[in-house]
Amino acid sequence: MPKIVDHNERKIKIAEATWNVIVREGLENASVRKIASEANLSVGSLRHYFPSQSDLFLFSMELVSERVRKRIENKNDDKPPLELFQEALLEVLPIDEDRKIEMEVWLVFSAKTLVDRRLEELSKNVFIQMRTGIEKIINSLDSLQLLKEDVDLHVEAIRLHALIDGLATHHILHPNTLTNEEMILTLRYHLQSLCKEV
Amino acid sequence: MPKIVDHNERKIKIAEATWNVIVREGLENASVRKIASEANLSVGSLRHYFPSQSDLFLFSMELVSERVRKRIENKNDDKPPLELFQEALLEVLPIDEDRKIEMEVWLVFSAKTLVDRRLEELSKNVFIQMRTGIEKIINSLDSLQLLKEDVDLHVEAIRLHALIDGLATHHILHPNTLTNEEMILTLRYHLQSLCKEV
DNA sequence: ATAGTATTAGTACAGTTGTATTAAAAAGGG
DNA sequence: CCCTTTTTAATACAACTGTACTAATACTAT
Repeated sequence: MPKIVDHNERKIKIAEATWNVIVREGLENASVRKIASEANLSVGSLRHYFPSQSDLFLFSMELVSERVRKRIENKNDDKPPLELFQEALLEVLPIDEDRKIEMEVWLVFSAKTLVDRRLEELSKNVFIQMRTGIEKIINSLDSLQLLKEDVDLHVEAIRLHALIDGLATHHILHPNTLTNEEMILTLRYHLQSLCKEV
Repeated sequence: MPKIVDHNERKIKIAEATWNVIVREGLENASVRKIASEANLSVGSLRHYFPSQSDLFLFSMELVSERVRKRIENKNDDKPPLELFQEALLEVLPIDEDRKIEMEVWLVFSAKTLVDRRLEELSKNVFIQMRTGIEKIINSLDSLQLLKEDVDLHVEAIRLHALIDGLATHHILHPNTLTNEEMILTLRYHLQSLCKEV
């Protein structure tokens, strides 16, 4: 009967336009009008897919976490575990332009998290998922007896988690001072330092 | 002749009002009117001290770095070096309510850094100062022959720097999931892991 | 006291904001 | 073709934004 548009596909397109505006002009200038214009839509049309700006922002932030999650899931090769873990963790770092954009958007929304309950909820869930994943990696390394003897598994998970986000944030905010190479090198160095000598 | 007001003192008062508004309602709602009201001033009066909102934000962000810097400078006791370094680094973490507020404000402004040249400049300078300080600590530990043999001084500085900011950010964003105690414990654990066994 | 200036306050303005409302356009099924 | 419903577009509105301007106020030094 009527014109049919794939809602989810369209919403993703709008969310990507939101990313663009945020990266170019910042969250405080990401008005509904600018986003609609960036997506080549009218404001009324955009609001047909996102009833409110809050919905749009929530979906746009959520899209970042989905992209990252899918990327990690596609990494299930049959490589040696240490190498596989290393690659999975590297997926979370902003190692190329696409990932830098996503991380930058995530960073900006994370700040808003402090005064936005809906974004806070999402942020918390993703944080716990990430922590759980890192704990699994640490525990797996331990089960494989690859870790040094005197490590504290719980603290090591916290440390690795903080290190990854710290490196990512530093590279996003100061790409010239903390280069891509240093970021990757430091993560590898850290993982090596956890493991027994070869 | 005229009424005299200590400009710098007044500006600090206004900046602290800015912090309050940012923590309570977020940077996007930190309008000149709200900040003036929070500081019990009229908008016209506020603008007598800060000609533009940009000036106000820059000063307010700068005030955070000054507070942290002064705190570290006051730490020059005559304790054993490892302990002294540990305490200096703990000063950067949001270990109490005042420091949490400052770090939260810093975090929010850091995100704005990505689209604001003046804030970016400040952020870059503070980042480099922090990195330099951490390098000095690592190098001192090495000179005192406290470090393990196989450490890479450059990478260790990057790693410690990222770990500290990562821990701080995680505690600010997820205080219930990364507790104050875990944050401090993890930093101590890390420093121990760099040093020779006793 | 009074003159003069730093400081405050009030008002105004043009622009932007999110959202609501309403109607036109488009397209698939009969 | 035409009906039905999705999708688009346009307009309107009240609230808020940063900033400019003007005048009143408060206080100090002579």
